[in-house]
Order: sequence, then structure tokens, then C-alpha cells
Amino acid sequence: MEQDEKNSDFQPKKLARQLDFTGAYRGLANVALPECQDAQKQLESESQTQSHSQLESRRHPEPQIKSPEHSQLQLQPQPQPQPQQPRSPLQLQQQPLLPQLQGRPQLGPMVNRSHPMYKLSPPTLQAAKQESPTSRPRANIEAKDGTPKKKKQCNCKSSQCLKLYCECFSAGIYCDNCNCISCQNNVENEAARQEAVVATLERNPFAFRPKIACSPRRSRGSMDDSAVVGKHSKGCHCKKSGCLKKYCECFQASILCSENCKCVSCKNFEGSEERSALFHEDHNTTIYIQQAANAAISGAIGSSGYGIPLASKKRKYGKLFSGIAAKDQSIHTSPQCQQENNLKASVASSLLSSKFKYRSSLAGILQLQDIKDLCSLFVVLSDKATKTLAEKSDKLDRQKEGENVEISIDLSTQESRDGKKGHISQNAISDDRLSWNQVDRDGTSDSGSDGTNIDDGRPMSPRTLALMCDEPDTIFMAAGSPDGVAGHGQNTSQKSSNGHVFTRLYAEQERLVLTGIRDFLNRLITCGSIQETMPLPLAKNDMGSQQRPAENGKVKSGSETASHKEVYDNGIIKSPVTQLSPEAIAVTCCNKDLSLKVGLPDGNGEKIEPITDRES
DNA sequence: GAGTTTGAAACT
DNA sequence: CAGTTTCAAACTC
Repeated sequence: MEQDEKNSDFQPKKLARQLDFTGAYRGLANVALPECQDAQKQLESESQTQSHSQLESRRHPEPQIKSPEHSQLQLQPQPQPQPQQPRSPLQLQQQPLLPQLQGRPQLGPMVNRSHPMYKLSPPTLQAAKQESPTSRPRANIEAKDGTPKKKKQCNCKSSQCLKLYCECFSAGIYCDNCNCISCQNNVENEAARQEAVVATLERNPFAFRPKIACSPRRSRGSMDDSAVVGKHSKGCHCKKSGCLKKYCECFQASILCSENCKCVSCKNFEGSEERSALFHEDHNTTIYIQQAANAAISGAIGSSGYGIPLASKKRKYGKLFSGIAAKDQSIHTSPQCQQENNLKASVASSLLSSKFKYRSSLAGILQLQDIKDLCSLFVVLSDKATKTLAEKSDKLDRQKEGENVEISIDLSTQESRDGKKGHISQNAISDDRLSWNQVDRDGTSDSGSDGTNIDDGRPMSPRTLALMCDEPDTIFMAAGSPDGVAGHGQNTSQKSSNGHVFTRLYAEQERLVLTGIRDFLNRLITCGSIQETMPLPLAKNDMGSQQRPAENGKVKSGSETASHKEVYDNGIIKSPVTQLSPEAIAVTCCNKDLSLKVGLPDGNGEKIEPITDRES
């Protein structure tokens, strides 16, 4: 086998009828995959010091070249200047595609693909080209699973397939079953083809070089799984696509735009939400995300790109959201897709962070913990109310001592006694309402009054209790009715007067709770208003994490203000005080204020006594 | 499938 | 080197 391969490799040279793409194709060893980086460097250096034959002999032993398909390529009948045989589907499957290869760990093809390029005969050139992951991706179509399906056929009309416009030509392969007109990119027109190649190389010696060059690993600290290794050698110049469509060569190659790019309104940078949305798309969210991408591209929602603002201004938004329902199924079949499958992160998180979602002006202020704490506050307030009334009832109870309890009980006495009982049971009710996890906190012994199904005595689930939030009032209020509190067990005998007692207890609790809520909401509204009126960079804290392609080695930054920004984990912007507007400072303090005003735990987890006596 | 949009390549 | 034109792929309808 090895011998055969060698032979097959040497034969083309003997033909000596093809252009020596040494200059051009040597670069193919520069293929942009991390796995091959070392090999490439080695080959590159070797190629400058060793003869081609040396390289050949050295590379051949490499085990990676042993794939059956590849062997077949190498073993193509090498005869002779015969008309180019149409490639078999198997051969066509050798079409290189960066995304696919990136998805595959195998090293073989990448290393191997470089070697035939130093002296290429058409068939070998084809094979070599096919193996190159850096040849233009457009020349390929692949199945959803990343398996190359077939070579894409060009449709050239005017270029005769002898210009780089032609994907086949630019990929260094003959047209084969293409839909082109006046095609000269074939064996029959080899002379013309060679001329064209020469002309192309004269214009640009690197014309046939891979456009995607290796780059160091993804940037440090990247949280973006979809960051892709590689860099477009020339960079793209996209203006309208946001570099999120296949018009963009970078996007098409599944790489990030780089400092080489001169694109405008680029969204193809690490940390780009639009890009993440695209790459993390799920089957169920394809359309939505594509819409998001379209919207992002059109700038409808605001560009997080780092493009030239001027150009952005020039953009026409006449088609804003029009045609937004486009179903870009290509996203499923695109090369990127397979790669992204490996790079997927949470769609949800991506979407949550997406700009396309409504962002409350309270975002970053009102935290989940605040809500929890608020609930806790209600419990505290309920306790407070309970205690208050308990003291009251104790007094009354003492007054009652020695007295005989008559059937016609004094209303106030009964009220106080029942009130005391009521405290306990109602306290439990309050707890249950406020926290499903605290059902048994202090009212378990009195479950008949709060955790029991009124009808059959079965315990009610916390969820049911929660759903009954408003029901008990009715129940207790209806205590006067004969069956109003049938579930209250031993208290049934007192049911005729319970309503009044609970009403007072409720009134007290409600007063305290509502006061707390009011204060809390007031603070919330204030903070929200402040944040809303703040400058965007200050108000939005999610921009700080976005990293943009570097320009001249420097990381591009969308806004100057975002560059030195840090963000608290609660979403509040942390910046040097001197850079903060009073509003920003106010917002920074907002959470603390909220806690203070409503008695939420402070940052140290310490409960702050609620300020409930401050009335407006 | 026709028409439009887009951006690379080619050209001036 | 910048601006314009040409071209074909990508995209939309």
C-alpha cells in the first residue's frame, strides 16, 4: 500500500504537465486547524529546506494517510494526460471542509493533504484540493451529520470557470458535472486553464492559498463555546451581513472575524450574542434565532458589533423585520451546524442573555434572592403581627381569669382567646402561603387549620395551600356559617366567632405586610427609573463580557465606556467611582437600599429590621 | 425557479 | 490604494 502510494505520488510528477503550485499550494500546509498546527509548522520549515522528494518520502510513512478513501485518491490511475475522469462520489467526499474537520479529531487527512501540492497534476491536485480544509468552503456541500455529500457544482456563466469567481477553479479542481457555461476548467482546456492559473497567481501569488490560517487557541477566559480556531488570512469585508451569513467567508468557514477583517457591523466575534444565538440554535428555535440574527444584522435591536459606526449609519433599514420569518434551513445543513453541535452551550442561557429578549429596566436590580427575601419579610411581618396580637390577647386573657365562661361569651373575651389560637394557626397559614417549604414550620400541630383538606381532612399539598392564597379569607370570613370552618378540628365549637378574630388578625398582618411591600415597590420603582434613564453602557452590564476581534492586535471595543467595566454578580455595574454618574451610583446602591427599606438581608446575610413604621 | 442581495474578485 | 464593476453564491420570495 505504501509503495503504491509512493508510486502514485511520483507518477504525477513525471507528467510534468501541470503548473507547479509550489508557491501557491505550499500554503496549504498552513491549514488552519489546531491539530495540525505543529505538523504544519514542521512541514513549512521543512519545505523550505528540503527537496520535495524528501518531503514526500518523509510524509508518506505517516499513518494517518491510510484512510481507504485517501488511498484511493492516491492510487488514482495516473496515466497520462488523459481526459479527466469524473470523480466518483467517494472521491468527491474527499472535499475538504474546515468545519467538518474541526469536528473530527483525526489528524491524518490534514497532515497528508499537504504533500501532493508541491507538484500537482490535475488528478492529484484535485485530491489535494479536496483534502484541503482550507479550500473554499463554498465548493462543498455536506450532509447534516458533517459527512460530505457531494461537491458543489458551480454555475459560472461569464468567467469560463477560469477566475477565482469560480469555486471549482479557486479550489483548484476541475469542474465536474457543474452547471457552468463555456467552462474551460477542464482537461480539454488545460492550456487555457494553466494560463488562467498563471494570470491569477501573477495577480495574487497567494490566490490559491488557503484563506483560513491557523491561529492560537481561543482567547483566554472565553466563555463562548462556539469560539472557533482559525483566522481568515485576508479577512472579510462584509458590510451588511453582519458576518453572520454565508456571504461572509469567515462565517462560512466557521471562524471568528479577526483583526484582518475590515467588516462593518460585525457580529461574528467571540461573545457576540447574535452569533451565540445562531450557533446555539436548536431545532425548535431555528426560526426564532434566524430572525434574531436577521434583526441583529439589520441593526434593529442595536448592534453589539464593532463595525465602523459610519457604515452602520449608512445602513438602510427599510426591510427591518420584513421577511423576518424567513426560514433559513441552511442553518441546519451548513457546515457550521455540525461544528456547533460540538460547541453547543445552553440555548436557554444564550437566549436569556439575548438582546432580542425584553430586558426589564429592573434587570440587574431585582434579583431572585430579593424576592425570596421579600417572602421571608412577609413571614417576619406576620410574626410581628401575631406577637402584637398575642400580647393583646394575653392581657385580655388575664382579665378573664377567674371568670366563668358563659355560653353567651363576651365578644371581646372570646375574640382575644380565639385570637391567641388564631395567631398560631394563622401564623402557620402565613408561613405556608409565603413559603411552600415552611408548611410545617410552626403550625404543624395545628394542621387542621391550615394544612388539611377542609372536606375530607386529608393534608393539603403546599401547592394547594398556595393556590388557596385567597381562599382562607373567605373561609374564615364565612366562619359564621355553620360549615364554614369544618376543617378546623377542635376549634369548631368556636367557629361562630372566628371570623371576627381572624379579621382583626388579618388586618394587622395585612397592614404590616402591605406597608413593607409598598416600601419595597417604591424603592424598586425608583431604582428602575434611575436605571432606565441611565446611559446604555452603564445600564447594560452585559456588554462587558463581549470580546471583539482585535484591530491591529488590540481588542476591539464596542464602546469605550465598557472597556474598564466590571460587573457585580448581581448585575450592578462596578466602575471606578470617578466614572460613575450620580445615577449610576444610585443604582449601585439600589440593592442595598432595597434591603434596608424592606428589611431584606443585607449583603452579609444579616437580616435588617424592616422599617415598617415609616408611613407616607 | 426567478429575482435580489451580498461580498469577493477583477478592473480602472 | 481607493473606487467601481463584474461575478457568482447566498438568500428571499
